[in-house]
Amino acid sequence: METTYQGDLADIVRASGGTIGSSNDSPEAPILKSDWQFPSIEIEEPIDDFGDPFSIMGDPLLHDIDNSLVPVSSFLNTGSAGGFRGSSGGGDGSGNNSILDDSRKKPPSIFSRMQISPNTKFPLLPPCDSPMGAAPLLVSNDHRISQKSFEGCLVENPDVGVQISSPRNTGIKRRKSQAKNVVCIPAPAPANSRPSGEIVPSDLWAWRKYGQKPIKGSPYPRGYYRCSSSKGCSARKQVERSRTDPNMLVITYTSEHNHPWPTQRNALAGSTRSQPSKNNSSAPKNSSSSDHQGQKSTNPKEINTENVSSPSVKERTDQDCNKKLETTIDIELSEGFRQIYEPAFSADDSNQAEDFFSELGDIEAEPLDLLFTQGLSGEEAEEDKTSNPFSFFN
DNA sequence: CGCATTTGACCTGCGC
DNA sequence: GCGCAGGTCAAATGCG
Repeated sequence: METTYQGDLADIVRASGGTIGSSNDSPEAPILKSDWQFPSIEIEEPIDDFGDPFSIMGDPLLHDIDNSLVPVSSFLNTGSAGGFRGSSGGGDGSGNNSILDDSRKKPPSIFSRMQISPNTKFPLLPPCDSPMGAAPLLVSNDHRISQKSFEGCLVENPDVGVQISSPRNTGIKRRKSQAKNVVCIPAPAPANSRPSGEIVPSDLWAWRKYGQKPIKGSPYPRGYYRCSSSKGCSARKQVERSRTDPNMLVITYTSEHNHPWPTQRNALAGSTRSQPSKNNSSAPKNSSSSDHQGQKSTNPKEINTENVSSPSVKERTDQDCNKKLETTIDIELSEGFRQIYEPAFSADDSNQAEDFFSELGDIEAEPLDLLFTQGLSGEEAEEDKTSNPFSFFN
């Protein structure tokens, strides 16, 4: 009855990239350090540096920032550790059909519409030099973020400790008060799925799943992943489907990578492991777990809000909030994903980066290509790819 | 053989 | 202090 999307989650984890936690703390890999932070929609109490992350770059929400995008180089040279910071906040606020509809209207890559919510837990966010901080994401073009929209997201995802709706929640305490970056992205299109229906986007970080738990109130389990690119790397991410919109994935990043961005594809060894296996189709050893987590279904029809658990009060609140999402959170993450996939290369390493992305182009199924060129016409995409490995971010 | 996922058990933070 | 739920561990198992 219930459906789980373990494969999806596992795969999406690779797709979404641990990038967020960001990498490059390694002394040898200086890179992608940025003071840039995600725009704060936080209204309750601006928190120091997190209060107005965009202050250093003006207000992208109020301008056409085509011309105000912070050059990557600026990311590469500025301060804080952690390349991809702060995008957190609750994410799965997309349960709203309007968003889905809108996303259908607007083609670009599925990631182009990734929803990044400001972390309303900014108070809990560490300082700039701590694991999570500024998100190298840029809001671009004509996309606007309405405060209401963000509230919707935020309220909707209590699991990530984002709650600003109630005066009582003056900063929900999360376990260890650990800072988290939460991103909400659309689940990759079926085109990127395996025959089984699993989504197979790739990520440049290697993630190893170390746990999965059913989450109360959500029909979907949450997968726990840690970076396996380097032993001792504390970067972790949690991936779960939005309880209100199964088409959206909520990815929560914690900690950061303590090693350089993997520059060789073989550095990703293991990350490509998620090939269809008997495991995917075999019944769980334990029926009890399946009771909690349900079984994976490849039928998209089952990935439906109808399957969302019965509406608890909380969920109803979520849904109500979703209804407020009349204004689409329309964030273009073109630059954000540039950051995601281009964090470890300093300007001087551009060649390296280019090689790296060239290799990406070879990856079977071209998941990234598919992801990032979806919005381009065939020729455009092709041309872009050949001329500039990063061009598809534009 | 090495690395992955799965999954039950255990740990621990948090709310009451 | 207790119970719940989230988060992690680690053994079992599978795959290449």
